[in-house]
Amino acid sequence: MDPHLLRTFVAVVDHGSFSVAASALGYTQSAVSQHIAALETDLGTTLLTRRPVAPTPGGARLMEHARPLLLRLDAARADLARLDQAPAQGLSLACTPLSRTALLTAPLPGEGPHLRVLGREETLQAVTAGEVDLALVDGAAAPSDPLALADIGPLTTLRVAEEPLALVLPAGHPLARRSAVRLADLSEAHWIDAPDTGIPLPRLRVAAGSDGFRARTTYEGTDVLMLGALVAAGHGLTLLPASAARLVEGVALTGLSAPHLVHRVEVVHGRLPEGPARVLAERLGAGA
Amino acid sequence: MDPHLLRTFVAVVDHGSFSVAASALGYTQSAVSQHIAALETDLGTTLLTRRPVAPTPGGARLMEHARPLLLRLDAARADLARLDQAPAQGLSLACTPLSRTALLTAPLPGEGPHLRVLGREETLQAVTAGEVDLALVDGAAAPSDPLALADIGPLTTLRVAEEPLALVLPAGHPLARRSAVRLADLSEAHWIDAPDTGIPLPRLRVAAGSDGFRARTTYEGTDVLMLGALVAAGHGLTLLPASAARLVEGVALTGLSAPHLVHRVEVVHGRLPEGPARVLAERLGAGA
DNA sequence: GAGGACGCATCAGCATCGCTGATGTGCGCT
DNA sequence: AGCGCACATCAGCGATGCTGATGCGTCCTC
Repeated sequence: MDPHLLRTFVAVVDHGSFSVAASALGYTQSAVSQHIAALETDLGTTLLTRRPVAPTPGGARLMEHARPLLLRLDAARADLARLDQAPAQGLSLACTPLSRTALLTAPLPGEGPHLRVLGREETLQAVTAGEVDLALVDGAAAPSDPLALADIGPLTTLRVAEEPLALVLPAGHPLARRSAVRLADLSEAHWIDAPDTGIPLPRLRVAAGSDGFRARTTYEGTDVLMLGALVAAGHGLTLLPASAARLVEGVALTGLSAPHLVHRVEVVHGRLPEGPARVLAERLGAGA
Repeated sequence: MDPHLLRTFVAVVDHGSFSVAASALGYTQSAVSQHIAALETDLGTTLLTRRPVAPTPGGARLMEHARPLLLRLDAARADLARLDQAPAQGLSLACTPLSRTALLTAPLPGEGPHLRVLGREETLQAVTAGEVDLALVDGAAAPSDPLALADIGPLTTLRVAEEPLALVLPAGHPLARRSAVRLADLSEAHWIDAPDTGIPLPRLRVAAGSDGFRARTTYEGTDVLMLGALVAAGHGLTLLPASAARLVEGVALTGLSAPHLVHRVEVVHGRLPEGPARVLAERLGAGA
């Protein structure tokens, strides 16, 4: 399981093609084919169906391991690389769109803090690679349970805030009259897949223990109001933290009765340098 | 950062010698030397001091990444390997010594459950590799915070139980008269390093934000009463969950005032097959 | 239904890599 | 000061992994 082979495998799955993965990686198609063949004989399973190129069940399983593994490798590299460099001045942080509210409650210490809003994966990668001192990440979890974040490095997480989740429906939707809905009953509904703004659909599958929650519409972006507008226009349902959901116009809101899920924000950091970053981390964690 | 190079690096650090690491890995000393040289030029830092062979600061940092990375690689291998095999019948679980109590509260479902008591690392590895369905892991954490477990794979953790931590002192120790002690005041005390039975000392360093907590005595084993006997005999201090500490004879117990730490047990599992394993996981998690 | 085109598999050849065994070198111990 | 141990270096050889060319099966087109 050479990382090069894993990288090629991931590229092939992402691109859905040996040859375009090859050109993306700067290899020849022949090399990519040999990489995949090497992986398959090494692991003793076929990983991909050809024509169309798609992961087999075993390949899908490998994908779950491969990406975090590669992320972690890169993180280790980056961590070592910035050992020699002088520690950056000031405070830099990254956060996912829905963790924004938590940030408002704590004043930012230090001068000229630098803030980036990113998707979940990128946020974690940024803090692991040391590009930012702190990160705020949000997600759905059982009350007082930690978020299940991709494990890509030695990170510390601290609970910052929790609030109820709201199911966002188009105004006039039949379910809007109910005060609470069971998640499992919604597995066959039309969902909007907004992995970086709402709750990722795979997370719902795990929570409901169901195989449904297939996306009808996908939304790539970090704007909550845009996501709300998609719901209002009838493109599908989504889950949002109650405080954010209340800002959306033209939709109805409902609670979730089972399983009991809340929206949770956590602050994530690696080794914290003394200074504003540590101050902010303690302030955010203490407010919880 | 070829995994082979990382593996030899870890072996060299573990053995404190190029040549014995070489024979342990089945390489020649020359190959090991070249591996380390390759890693060092690749990362642009010296990783080891020679004579004596010990990790430099950079090397120590790399060690923090390397071991989880290799564990995760092995876990991915094992996960893929057991995809083809028939799912094992029955229920098998692993637990750390101090998580035993949590197990007593829930009857084991199914027939002929198989139980193993292991250290923390081995327990996690067992569940990641799919050798056992469930694992119970204990540790110290802030109240209602999750344990900071080594991240070696896609695992789900659920809180099972929390109880106070007790500082275990030899009877007649001057601190025994105090009702509570600050952890930071104990950084220079004599501690027993019992990573698999008590709380690992590195964990205390993190909790107290101190560089102390150096081991005077080390204890390798999983017997709590033996650890207690070492304390009673004056070999050093240790922290135990209150319920276990009360069973030790010839010692005095005291609370910890700051930071507020509790002993916590979590159930850890990967993909749960339907059946007794899932039943038990739900039973354990629900009792929390 | 036949022809063509596209895309993955296979093959031969060659450069490079990574191992071994031998030798060099520097530190520490006596 | 000298010896010896342990890591570094070197030459050489086998194995690895890449490229470019070719083969082959599938799907699309007419």
